[in-house]
Amino acid sequence: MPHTRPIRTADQALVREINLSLMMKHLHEHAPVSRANLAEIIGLNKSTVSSLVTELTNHNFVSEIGIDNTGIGRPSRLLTLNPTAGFMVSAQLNVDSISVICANFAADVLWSTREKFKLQSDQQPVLEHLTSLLRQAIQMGQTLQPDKTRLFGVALGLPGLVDQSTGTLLFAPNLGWRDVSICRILTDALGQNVADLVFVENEANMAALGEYFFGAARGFHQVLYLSAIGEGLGGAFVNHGQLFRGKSGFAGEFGHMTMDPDGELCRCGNRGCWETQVSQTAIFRHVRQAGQSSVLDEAIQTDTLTIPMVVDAAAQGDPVALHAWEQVGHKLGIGIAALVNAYNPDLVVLGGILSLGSQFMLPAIDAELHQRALRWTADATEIRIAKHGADACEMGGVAMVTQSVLLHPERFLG
Amino acid sequence: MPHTRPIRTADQALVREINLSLMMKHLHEHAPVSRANLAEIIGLNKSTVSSLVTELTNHNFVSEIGIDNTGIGRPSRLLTLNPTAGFMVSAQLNVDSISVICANFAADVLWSTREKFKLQSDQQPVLEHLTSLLRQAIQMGQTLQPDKTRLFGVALGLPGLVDQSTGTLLFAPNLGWRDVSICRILTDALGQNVADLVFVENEANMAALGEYFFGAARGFHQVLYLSAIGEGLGGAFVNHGQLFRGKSGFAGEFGHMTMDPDGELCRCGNRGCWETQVSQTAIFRHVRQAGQSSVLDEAIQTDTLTIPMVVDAAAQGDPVALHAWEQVGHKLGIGIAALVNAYNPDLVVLGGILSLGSQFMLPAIDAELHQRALRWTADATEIRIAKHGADACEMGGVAMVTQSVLLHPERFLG
DNA sequence: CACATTATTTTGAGTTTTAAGGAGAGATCG
DNA sequence: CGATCTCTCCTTAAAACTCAAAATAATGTG
Repeated sequence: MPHTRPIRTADQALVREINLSLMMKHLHEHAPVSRANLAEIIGLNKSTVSSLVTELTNHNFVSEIGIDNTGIGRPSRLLTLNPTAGFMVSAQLNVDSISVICANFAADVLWSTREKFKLQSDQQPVLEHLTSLLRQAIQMGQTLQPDKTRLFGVALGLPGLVDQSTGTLLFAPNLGWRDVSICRILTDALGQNVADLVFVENEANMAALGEYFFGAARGFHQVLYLSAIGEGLGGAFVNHGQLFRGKSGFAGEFGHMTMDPDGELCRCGNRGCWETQVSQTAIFRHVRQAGQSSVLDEAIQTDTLTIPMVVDAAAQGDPVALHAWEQVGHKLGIGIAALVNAYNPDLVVLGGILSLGSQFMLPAIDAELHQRALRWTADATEIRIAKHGADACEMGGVAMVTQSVLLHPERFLG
Repeated sequence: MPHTRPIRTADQALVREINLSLMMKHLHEHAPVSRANLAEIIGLNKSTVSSLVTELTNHNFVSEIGIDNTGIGRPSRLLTLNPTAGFMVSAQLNVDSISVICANFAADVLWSTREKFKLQSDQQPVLEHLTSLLRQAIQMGQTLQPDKTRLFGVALGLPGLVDQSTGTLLFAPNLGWRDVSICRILTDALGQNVADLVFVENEANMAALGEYFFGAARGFHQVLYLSAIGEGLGGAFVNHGQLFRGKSGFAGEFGHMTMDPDGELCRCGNRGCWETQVSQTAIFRHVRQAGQSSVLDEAIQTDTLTIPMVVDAAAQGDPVALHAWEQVGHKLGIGIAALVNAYNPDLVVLGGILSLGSQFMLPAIDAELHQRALRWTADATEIRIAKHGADACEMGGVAMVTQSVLLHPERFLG
């Protein structure tokens, strides 16, 4: 009865894999660095480091970029991860656009595109457009980098619930899509050889990992990420560099916490969900209901209000805009306090719309956090603004693929 | 510059440790089982299994308990973890009592005691009483088990915030204690040789691990645990057998989520905290405010109301009691929905008072959960009643120590 | 130009898993 | 009742890996 065996037993191959991964992680973090230095930092024997470096160099993962002959003794040869070791493709599917980037192993963007489309009732053309762009991006990666390069992965961020066990997009309210076997569709379109390289993830999860890897959350280990996009509110938690996914990958759906049983009606049918209080819609509602003259009056009349306009108005001292941000800041702070008590993070990152108005919300957020969260959890928590804006999701995809290579370089040594 | 090296590099010793741990885990789970069977289940070579079994047997961890000669071929010799391989001491410090148990490696309770004390302003006598009982329990373990036994660990559950990085009880509201260096106190009292064997943890965390290991949550992998004790509400999350602790160990403090900005005043100074809605106090409040005749009237008058009385009354169909439980069930369900969206668990375990009245609350909980949580997360979530009652915390301590031995048997092979 | 110093490579030893073969112990069958 | 079968467990040799120490390389210093 030969059945799949999920248990990984330990043997010499595992030892090698772990140490290779340690080397990659430290090269990623400390490059440029010498072999001797690596040995000291990691704690491996110098001969072991030499052996591992040889293997990584042979496979083009690592290259010598110079010689450090400051000081006495034999000069050390400085090593770094080779940016052209491979490349990755990362995409985001939005309500009205597809953006795709191609990045090298140093996370430099080699190529990017953003194409608008009209949301049709039919998914087929959108998916074909997406896969066509992905193919194009892979092509670009292979063209722009030298011969020995390889595809490290393809990441896709989606505005909905992604079931990680089946690779299915279960529900994307803004797209109106349900039960799309997105992983299978991608591997069918891109070839079975990329099957193990496909990462499909909720966009908030992607963005959170991006902030951890390349952004505001570098060096933090329990990161709560919050991002308001349009009507919705997304979230994620990154624990020691690992996305916290829960049973199926749906964790981090904070938008429908009931904050007020008598609150506004939410599109989910309940009252007082958090996202009715802290989304773009909530900002606009506060501005409209101000009943006070404001520089935004004309935009309100013509229904052309945008978040950047409310940010600018607040920056100019417009009381209506300032009040709107402050109100949302309070509601945001109340929810953050609950989540901080629940997760005990060392960092809360505000992304999306929340990062735009953050300067006007932070005092209120901070006040509510310290009033409502336990003193010790609140004191252990820093609040920062996301570094990535509109490209947060794509950068998160790059982070996810990069992380997979750093964790499992052996998969690319064949 | 020799400094501590937090990175664990991989070598043959690690291989051995991992495989030893695999053996222990599977012996714990599948015993009694033969060597050949273990080899098949785990995926290790038969000779490797034999070698590991020899080592474990030599150190008294494993013993042969019989021969299975059903079927053809050479009969297999059945192995099991030796219950007398070692013992552990687990304690809970309560508001008015200390309970201490001593258990063997099979989690059988060898000895237990529960002593009441009057809470004094001075901690000193309480701590001395505690350490004295712990010493006594260790003594009992050594007396009751044969020569080759050893102390596997000492666990202590506390009703407050425990900072895991320093081993300090930062704040225990019901005890009125602050900043007690409990880990240092225990090792000072019990000897430096137990320093690595001491586990101090919040009581909800302990209890959650107990349910995962020995109780209602066996076999689940993302377990949300909720427990109401007195005025308070405690919680914890167990992810793949690992307690989710957050930055300092404070994660799981769900009691002060703001559920209603106009709600009851909480002892924390804010309004509408979840624990004002779902604790023992909330039940009593609903009973008192019923304004309807009830079998509980006399107890209400004499101020002798207890939770078991409200449970009994509900079981007899008393409408006031039933209504109280239902109201609390609804509030509980609203909060659980928020947490289920946040954590995407596969199981929610209700402990403490919540387990007592659960049968009267479950319909309401279920209704709110399915109304407010995302369909897919709600569908992925089961709700169960805790198996352990008053001894949940102690059993959790046993679980924590047992888990440490299963994960790191090599620490006891010296 | 010899020597000190530091970096890297080479060599051999020590572990550990694995694969293959053999011994042990009872059931089955002629 | 003995031969054979079948499965368990142990023994032995091979392969893989890290580690320690020695050898080699490359530079600065006196």
